[in-house]
Amino acid sequence: MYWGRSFASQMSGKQKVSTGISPSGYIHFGNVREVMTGDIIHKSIQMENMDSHFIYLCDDIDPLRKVYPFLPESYAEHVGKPLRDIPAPEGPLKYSEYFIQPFIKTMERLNIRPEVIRTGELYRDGKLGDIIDESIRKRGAIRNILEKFSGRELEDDWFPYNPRCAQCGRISSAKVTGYREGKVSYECSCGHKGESDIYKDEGKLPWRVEWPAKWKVLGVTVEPFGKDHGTQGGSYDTGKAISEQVFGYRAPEPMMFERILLKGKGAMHSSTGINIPAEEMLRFAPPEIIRYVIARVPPARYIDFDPGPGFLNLVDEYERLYRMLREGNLDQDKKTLLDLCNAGRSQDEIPDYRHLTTLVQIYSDDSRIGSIINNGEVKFRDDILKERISMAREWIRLYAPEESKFRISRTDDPVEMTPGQKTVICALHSELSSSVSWTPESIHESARKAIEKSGMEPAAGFASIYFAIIGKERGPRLGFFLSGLDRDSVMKRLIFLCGE
RNA sequence: GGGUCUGUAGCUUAGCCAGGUAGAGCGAUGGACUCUUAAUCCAUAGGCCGGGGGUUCGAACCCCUCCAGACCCGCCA
Repeated sequence: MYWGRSFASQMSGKQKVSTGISPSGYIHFGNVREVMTGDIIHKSIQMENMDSHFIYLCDDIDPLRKVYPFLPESYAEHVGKPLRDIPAPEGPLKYSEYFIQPFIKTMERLNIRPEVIRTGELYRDGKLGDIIDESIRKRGAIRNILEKFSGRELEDDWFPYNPRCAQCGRISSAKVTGYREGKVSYECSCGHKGESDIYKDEGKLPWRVEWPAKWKVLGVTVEPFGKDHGTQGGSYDTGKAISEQVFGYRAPEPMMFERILLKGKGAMHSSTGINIPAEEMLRFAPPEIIRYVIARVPPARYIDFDPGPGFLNLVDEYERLYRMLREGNLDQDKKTLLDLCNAGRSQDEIPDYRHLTTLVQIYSDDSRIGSIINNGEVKFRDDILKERISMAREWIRLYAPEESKFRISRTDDPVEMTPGQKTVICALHSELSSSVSWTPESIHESARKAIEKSGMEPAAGFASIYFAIIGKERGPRLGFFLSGLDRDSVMKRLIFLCGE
């Protein structure tokens, strides 16, 4: 059974799937797996005929941990302040919004539409107040769990609430000095003494307590998370114990997922620079392919993503499955997979990606490509065409391997050819001259005849033609390829080489 | 040092939870289509299921152990 369905089929009743992120920097493709895993589970639960609600938590009250490499030195003064309080690297938005808003748009284009909840607002609206109070009152029990499960000793003055200093704005640089009726008094390292109201966004729970607190307050029943949380003594372990033993709430069903590696480079990290930003993915990869990359692999396995040559194969593989789906030839598992990838895909025809990667290298003019590709029986919608052409261009520019790239030779570009090769070119010229139509089929037929007449091996004959047109031994399927070129200029090129 | 997850054909993988002859796609090779690339169809090859041990009539599957990769066992998320 498809992994999502098999996971979902073990559940019963109404479900709430939750996942989220701390918007501390540029969000990359690796982070997409998290929300995508949640989305697959959410949709799988619905396929099993259960109600499911999907939420995405943006932890915008988390403090800035350090001056990341992409930030100017001046951010040193903001370290320790909530991400929602500090300015973005550019523009009018706050730091957290600057990073999360484009990602929400990316999710929408991937047809992932969770309810987005800002954790800062949960605090601000007092939704977490009661459970903060409970955590403070039961801090002994929480402390025991943390020490027992993680094997570490907490400091004597450990307190399950980090006030935000009213003067310097930092979280976690203040020492708690007392608690009374929802007010936490503190003394900050900046010298300020004050009080935080736990029913406002004047502080936050430490992560290991905040996680189970959110489970209970929001009623979470399923949560996917990276394997770093899932280790023994890790935050899921302690969260589960705190949730069940302290808060009396059954911990959500966990789903651990591995990370995405970039082929030949290693794990994606925002800090190491080894990553593809989420928005950039959508500039070259169609949404259904992005979904396919993640959905096809069980979460526990890492994904070795190759944006280069392997990417085209992946697109081909996907389109093959898509055709089979339309013909009703897929088994149940593959059908489920495709349904999950296609969610939101237009019913309109979509042009072949590989085909476009060739056309965009011949023409710089998009409308020309449009008229060529709309020449056949199948017509494509303008906006789809435009988007896919742009994607193919981007792929060629950023990720195409050399063997997929070519440049059309000019009429008089010099080429050294053997007499045999020249014979093929001359024969091709005469075949094409006597042919009426300039279609892939007739061109291919002409090429076949020309090669036959020249007495050359087919493979070598085709190589000669590619050599003449693009200076390489291999190229796109010849008939289709030449048919996309201007007939006159092809003929001129052939005459030039033949007459030389 | 301790723990978790992963390891099945060249590549991507199904099967593992409930043990019973290892399946598929891509790629490769060969062939067909009055014939040749990134097209279609057919066929073939390719696996001591990471290694070893155990339980069992029988293990890819359960148990132990070793190897490899990733992550965790400080803080933070």
